[in-house]
Amino acid sequence: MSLFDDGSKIFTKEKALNEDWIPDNLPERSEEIQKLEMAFRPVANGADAKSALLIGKAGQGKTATTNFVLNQVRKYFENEEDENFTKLRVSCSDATTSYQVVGELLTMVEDGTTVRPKGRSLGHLNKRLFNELDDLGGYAVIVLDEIDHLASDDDILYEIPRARQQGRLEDAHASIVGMTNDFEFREKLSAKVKDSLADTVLNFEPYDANDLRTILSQREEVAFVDDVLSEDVIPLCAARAAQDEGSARQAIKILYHAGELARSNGDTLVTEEHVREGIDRIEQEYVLNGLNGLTTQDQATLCALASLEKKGETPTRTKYVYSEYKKVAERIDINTLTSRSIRDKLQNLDTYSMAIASEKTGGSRGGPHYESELNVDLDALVTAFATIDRFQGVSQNLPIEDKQSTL
DNA sequence: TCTCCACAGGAAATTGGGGGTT
DNA sequence: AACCCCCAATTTCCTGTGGAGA
Repeated sequence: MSLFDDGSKIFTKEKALNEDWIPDNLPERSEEIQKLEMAFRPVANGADAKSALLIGKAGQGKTATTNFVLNQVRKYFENEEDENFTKLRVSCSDATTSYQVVGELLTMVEDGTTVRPKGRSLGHLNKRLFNELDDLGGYAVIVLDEIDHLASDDDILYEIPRARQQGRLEDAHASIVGMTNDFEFREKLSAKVKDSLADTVLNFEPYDANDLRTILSQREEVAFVDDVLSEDVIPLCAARAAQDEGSARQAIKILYHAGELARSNGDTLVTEEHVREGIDRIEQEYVLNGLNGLTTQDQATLCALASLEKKGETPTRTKYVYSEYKKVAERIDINTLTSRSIRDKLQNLDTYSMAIASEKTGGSRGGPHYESELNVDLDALVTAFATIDRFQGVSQNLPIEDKQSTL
């Protein structure tokens, strides 16, 4: 038995459980696929494709739908000898301004020498980008993931779809497919962008448990050995994910982890027990990833909240979080920010789902205020904090005691 | 009822850093 | 070297809100 052949009888084609796997069909999203195809229909007549905006929470098939449709467009162009088809994908969580997005596009499109140009005006970069696209010719689709991160700086969302009309592109066509999980995103756009981008708007409703079961069964057929999943495994994965966010990605991940556990235990059947264990692992992993994605100041705020939670004082008002935060900041030796900043940090933690901030009104002095609490398991969080040097010693000894500074 | 507290959150300015072109 | 551009995080300043308490 070699390293890679463990003799397990669980998986046949494991990669069908990876995030980037594109199934042959998307049974629960045929409506959305049709709509998106409509947006690309003008391409066949040499006209601009309509730009599209895909709205839905994580794991609702936005990426899968896009890939699926774009693959078809690509195939179409493969039969049209003289036309190029280019797909450029940028994640706006990495490139959070128009300038950076254009820079990112340039690094993809110009010969490997350019790396995120800086020091030039946005206009200059736009010109370079349009020149490159013209050289490529044919059709360019620019896929912008997490497009809501651009929000206030949405210049390119206007420039690109209009480039052809404005004569900035002559030999090429270009359109945008934007994706966001922010349902209010459309309202945040400037008026001129709103109508050009909102040609086609697709709303992805969360999958329910039935949808998820269908999706999981589809993956099971490809990825697992026949009859290796005990009967309740798929329903359990589906139910769990449906109850949470209705995310197919999460459901598949749970299933995958369960399978891996069965394999590493040398079991021949994947059981409900494996699923439950898989869920725990994913939660721990989720907390750790979430924590690593935060800035140190965000982490300190979260740590303050954890301390209060340990004392059983949550949910709690922002001002108490702030005074706890000040203790944390002092312990780990970082700048102490103003309370205004901590208000923003708490909002951040809420949008990252690490904490929950709920609006309250009334209280001792009236007026609106927030009460915050953790949205992740305290023990998992403490474990995760232990991996960050700076928080060693602080997070292990929650709650933070008041300093006895009588030297 | 009226006032005022204590908070929320928008806007603008600041700080400090990264990096171009000529 | 001199001069330019971009950016994220934070602070400063400010306006708005609604019940508590007089």
